[in-house]
Amino acid sequence: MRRHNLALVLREIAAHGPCARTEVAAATGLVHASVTALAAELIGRGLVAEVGSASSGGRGRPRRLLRLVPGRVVAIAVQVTLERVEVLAADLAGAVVHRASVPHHAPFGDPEPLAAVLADAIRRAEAVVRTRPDAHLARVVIAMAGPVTGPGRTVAAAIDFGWARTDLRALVTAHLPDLACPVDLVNDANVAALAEYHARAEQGGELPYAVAYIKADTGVGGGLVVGGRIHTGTHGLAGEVGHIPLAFDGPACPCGARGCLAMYVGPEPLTAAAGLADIAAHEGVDAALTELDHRLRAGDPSATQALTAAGRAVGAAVLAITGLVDPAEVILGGYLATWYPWLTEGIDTTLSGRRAVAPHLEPTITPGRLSEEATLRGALQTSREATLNTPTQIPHPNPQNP
Amino acid sequence: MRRHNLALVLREIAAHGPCARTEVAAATGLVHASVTALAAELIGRGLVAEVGSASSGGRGRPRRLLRLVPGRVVAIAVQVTLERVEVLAADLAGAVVHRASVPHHAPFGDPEPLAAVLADAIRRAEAVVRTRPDAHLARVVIAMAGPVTGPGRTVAAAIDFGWARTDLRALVTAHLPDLACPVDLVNDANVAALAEYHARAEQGGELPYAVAYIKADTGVGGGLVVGGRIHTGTHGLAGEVGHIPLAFDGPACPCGARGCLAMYVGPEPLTAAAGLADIAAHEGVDAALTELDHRLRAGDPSATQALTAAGRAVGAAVLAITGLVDPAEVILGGYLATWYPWLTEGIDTTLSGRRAVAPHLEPTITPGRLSEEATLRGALQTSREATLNTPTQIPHPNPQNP
DNA sequence: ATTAATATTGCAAGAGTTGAAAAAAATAAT
DNA sequence: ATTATTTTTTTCAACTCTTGCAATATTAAT
Repeated sequence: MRRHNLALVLREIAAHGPCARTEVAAATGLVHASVTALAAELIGRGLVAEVGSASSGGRGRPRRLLRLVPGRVVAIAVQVTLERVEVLAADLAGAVVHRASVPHHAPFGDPEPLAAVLADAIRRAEAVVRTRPDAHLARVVIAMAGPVTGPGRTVAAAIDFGWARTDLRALVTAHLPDLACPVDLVNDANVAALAEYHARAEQGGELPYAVAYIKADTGVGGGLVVGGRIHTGTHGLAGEVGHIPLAFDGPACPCGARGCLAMYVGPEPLTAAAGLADIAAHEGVDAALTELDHRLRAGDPSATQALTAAGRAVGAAVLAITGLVDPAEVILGGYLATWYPWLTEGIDTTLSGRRAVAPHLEPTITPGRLSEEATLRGALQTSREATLNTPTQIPHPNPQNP
Repeated sequence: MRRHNLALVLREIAAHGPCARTEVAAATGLVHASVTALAAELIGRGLVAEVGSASSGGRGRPRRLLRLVPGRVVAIAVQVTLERVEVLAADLAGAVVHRASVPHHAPFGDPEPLAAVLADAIRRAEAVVRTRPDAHLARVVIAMAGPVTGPGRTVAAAIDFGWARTDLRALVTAHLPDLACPVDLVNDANVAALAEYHARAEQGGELPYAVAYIKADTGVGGGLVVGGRIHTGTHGLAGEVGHIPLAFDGPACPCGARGCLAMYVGPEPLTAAAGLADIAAHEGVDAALTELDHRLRAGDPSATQALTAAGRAVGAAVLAITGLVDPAEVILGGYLATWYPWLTEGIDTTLSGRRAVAPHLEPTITPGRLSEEATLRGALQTSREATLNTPTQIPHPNPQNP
């Protein structure tokens, strides 16, 4: 149908920067005439604009380049951590419209105060977006630690916040009766995986069919991207690699099982293994992680040994991921990316046996490129994909000429 | 396009038995007129036929039911095991056209003799199909143990046969220059997973978004079905659950890693744990498995304890699968299905902790329903899906009226 | 200035879907 | 027995969207 082809052209323009109609036609398989008609509609909707001409080297009429109109479609991403609410509003090209970081002191077990903080942060971001002429707020995406389940994926079960089955979207939208756009709830590590996946695209080269992502910061999480889409699983648990068992007779984990990955690479076990349990107990686990960073860079043996042991656990997790999902790449995030040089020895130890038997079947393991931004960028990416696939949902900019 | 809607109507007729045009229109969202036109084309191609009328209770014109023409489109499935080649040819409704079981004595390391046996078996099945008037052979699907990789997924790496990177499809088709249909190579456990997935559909109820399958017989394998499709992974390794590590300091596995699931539930470790290592060494592992079955049914303590221990390993594998893939259901196959009653205690032991913390997030664990037939049926299912999605590739039955 | 090359647009034709109306086939009511 | 009613199927014209060709626009080279 027309909507399908409209989305096809829009995605092509969004993906391959400013490009001419001829290039779009070649890439999409559509005929020139169709691209002209579809591009005209996209221009009419204010999504796409011509941006000067550029000769293609030889003689002939120069191609008139099409690109997304900056600031036309904006999404708001909100990341909830234990201490702060991070907000990033950006357009489809990723240009930042608004950025904020709001500290919060949400009580354990009661989601309502945090919902109020979130609603307030969203309202401020929306106000900034509204000051821009012709800007259309397409979506609000809230990224949280913990599985997102339930019908419509609106329910968060966040152990760190003491919630069980909380319909966070309903709580937040109750504060925002005038908000016209959809509000999505997503898992933070899942969308971070998506962001890292797309960060590959900007480095050129083919996008792999499947990638896995493992991150550790305040907790251990991850995500699976298969065919460009997040695999959420039946209950939103997919990619929760923190609780895959590496030693089924290992130490008991709060999740109820034994020997989970989180018991080997999580912040508490890791700092304890490096001999920093005292600091963690008295000054908090963040302070212990900072100290661990110092000691690693100073070459402290117990610190590097702790990271090598963690690397062995990561290697075992990679083996489990390989057997089940078989991704082309496993991307490490959080402090697993920061401390990647100290992890490689342990990872290689675990994987060496398998690599010797089947060297070409193992995924490449790389540290992530996006660090702190991964989650917010990934949340924006989910909105971006929804928008590019449904361009007809963007209203015409000038109401007198629909 | 037309092809898309044609496939839509055909899939609907195939899925929901004999049904009237009105029902197809309601189920697909198409208009009555379109269904009439599309059904006419399918009837013209000989894929669909009217099968009498049936009053719908009240007054009014009775609906004329449409159904697939039996025997019109046939696929050949071939399963390769260490001792035999099993062949099953059936139409789109699953009606068996031909069945054969050919013993072989393929030498270790040389795929060519087995390729000759396969080609011969395929040629015989094709001859049977050709005797049927109007029957069209759509596809040959060869199911093998071991990962299927390479461009076009034609390369088998079967440890049991001593092959590494063998383009089995090329070897087989070289013997069959006159074969007009495509030949696919698939992993046996992957397609068995697909078959078990579709066996759920016939029992009524919604098909789940994701299911995982674990089977053990001569080896330990599995498959993942996500959104109705087999997830093969980047190298065809996905679902190779036999080599996910359950204890990263456990016993060394031939795959190069340590503590793999296969080291706990594979036939050799399992019979050894039951005290049957002598029988396995002298009479073969199959004899040991038969003896284990007798002892289980007789209530032998060391046998039941071995199964309980294997159940604990299966439970750990389920935890890994839950964290990574989060299926709605984990289906057990091979002797894991046969001996399911003896496994439950061990499975429940491993999962009890997690179930106590998050009871609604765990997959249901069930024994498979298809036993021996799963792989052949699943191979046919892959062909069936390809055919239903591309009905225009079936030629018209009467050449004088195209 | 003319020619060649390349990019975009306009237009008629064609394929396909849609919605309404008509036809077909059975049952219920008169 | 005939008529009305209901349900399913088919026919038909209108409409949408893509396609392929021809025309136009724009620049470099001759």
